[in-house]
Amino acid sequence: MSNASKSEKPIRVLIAEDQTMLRGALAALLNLERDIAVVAQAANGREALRLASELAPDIVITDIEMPERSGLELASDLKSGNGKARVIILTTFARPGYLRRALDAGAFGYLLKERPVSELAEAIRRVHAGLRVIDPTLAADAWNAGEDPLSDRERQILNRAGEGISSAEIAAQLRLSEGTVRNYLSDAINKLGATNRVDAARIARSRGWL
Amino acid sequence: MSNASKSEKPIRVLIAEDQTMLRGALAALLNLERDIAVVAQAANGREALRLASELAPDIVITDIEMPERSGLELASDLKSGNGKARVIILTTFARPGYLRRALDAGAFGYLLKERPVSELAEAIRRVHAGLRVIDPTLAADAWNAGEDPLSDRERQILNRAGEGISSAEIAAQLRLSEGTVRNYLSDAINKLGATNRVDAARIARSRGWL
DNA sequence: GCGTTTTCATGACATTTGTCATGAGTTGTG
DNA sequence: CACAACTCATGACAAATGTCATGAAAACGC
Repeated sequence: MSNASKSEKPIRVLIAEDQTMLRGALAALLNLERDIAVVAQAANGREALRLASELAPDIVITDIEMPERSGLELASDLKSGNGKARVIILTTFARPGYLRRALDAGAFGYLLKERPVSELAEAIRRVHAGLRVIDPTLAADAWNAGEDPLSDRERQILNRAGEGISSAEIAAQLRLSEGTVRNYLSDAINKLGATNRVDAARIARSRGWL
Repeated sequence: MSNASKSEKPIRVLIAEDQTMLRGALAALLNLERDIAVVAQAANGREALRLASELAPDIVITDIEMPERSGLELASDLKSGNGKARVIILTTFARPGYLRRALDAGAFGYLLKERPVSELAEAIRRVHAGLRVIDPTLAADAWNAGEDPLSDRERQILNRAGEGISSAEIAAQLRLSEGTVRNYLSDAINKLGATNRVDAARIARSRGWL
C-alpha cells in the first residue's frame, strides 16, 4: 500500500464537451501531462453526471452549451451530489451572466477556449490545490455588467420570441393570454434598453442571461 | 543529410481557426504524426492568406466562421492565387449551403468538428494524395436540401432583420424605401415557408444561406 | 433583341407588436 | 403584518410588420 509522502497520484479528470474533436484533442494532450489522468469523457451533461458519480474524479472540465444538460446544470448537480469533484467551466463565451451563474452553481474555475491548452492544465492543478481560477478578462467585466434584471417568466418568453415564435404561439405554449405575453415582452424590452423583442433577446443572450 | 529514397518529406499544413485552444491542440496532435508537419497557425482568414502565400503549405485546414475573412472567402482567395495549397474546411456546422459554397470555392475537403482528430489526419493524407473528402453525413443531405432561393438583396436584408434591426433602419442603411424592405422580407418569408422575418432568418441560417 | 430575373417603388389593407394604465392574486422577506 | 416583487389579466391606442397588386428600370442569358 504505502501512501507516498509526496503524493504522486495523478489528478483524475473527467471531460464533458459535446464537440468530439476538441474533446478528444484535450484528452490526448492532458494525458501527456505526468500529473494528470483523463479518466472519462462525456458528450453531454447527463452522461457526465453518470460517469462522475461512478468514477469520482477530482476535477470535471465542462463546456456550458451542451445537449441534454448544460454545464451550468451539471455543476449544480455535482454540488448537491455527494461527490468531491470540483468543476471547471470551459467555454467560448465571455458572458458575465454565465460566469455569475457558474459561480452560483459552485464552479471552481471559469476558463475561455480562447486560451491555450497549457492554461487549462495549469488551471486543473490550481483548482485541485484548492484555488479558484477565473479568466482575467472576465473577472473585471463581470461586476460592472450588472445583475440579470429579468424574471423567470420574462426569460422564458423572451427566449421563444427570439426564435421568431409569435406572441399568440407563445401564449398558447405557456397557457397565458396573448396580452400578457406582450406585456412581459414590453417589460423585457424596456429593462434591456432594446428597440424590439429580437433586439432584446440578442442583448440578453450576449450577456449570458438566456 | 541524405534525402531518403522513399520520399520522407512530411505534408506541410497550415491551420486557420479562431479558437486558440482547439487550434493549439490540433497543431500539437497533428505534429505527433510522422508524415505531417504544421508549419503555421492563423487566428483569422486574412492572417491565414498572408502566411499561406509566404510559406506555400500543401494543405490549409480552415474553420468557416472566423473574423476578418471567413474560411469560405479564404478558400476562394487561395484558389485564385498562385499557390498550390489545397483547402480542407473544418467546421461545426452541417449546413448544406456551407458545403455547396465550400465546393464552389474550390475546397477539397469538408469535415465536421464532430469527428475525431484521427479522421482529420486521415483527411489530410487523402487530400494530399489528390482525393476529395466530404463528411458522409453531409454528402447525402446536401442535394435534397435544395438550392438557396434567396437573392443577394434578400440575404442582405434578412440578415439585418434577423438581428432585430427595424425595417426603417435597414432601409436607411441600404438607402432603400421602407416599403421595399418590407417587400423583400415578405418575399423571403414566403420562399422559406417562414411565419415572420425572425423565423425566416433562423431557417436561412440553419441551412447555411446567410 | 427578347424574355427572365432582379431591383426598386407606391399605396392600401390586415395583422402583429409595443405601450400604457389599471387591477387582482401570490409569494417571499424583513 | 406590511412591503416589494412577480404573475397574470383586460382594454385601448399607436407603431411596426406582413401581404398584395401594380409598375418601371436595369442586368443577364441565349
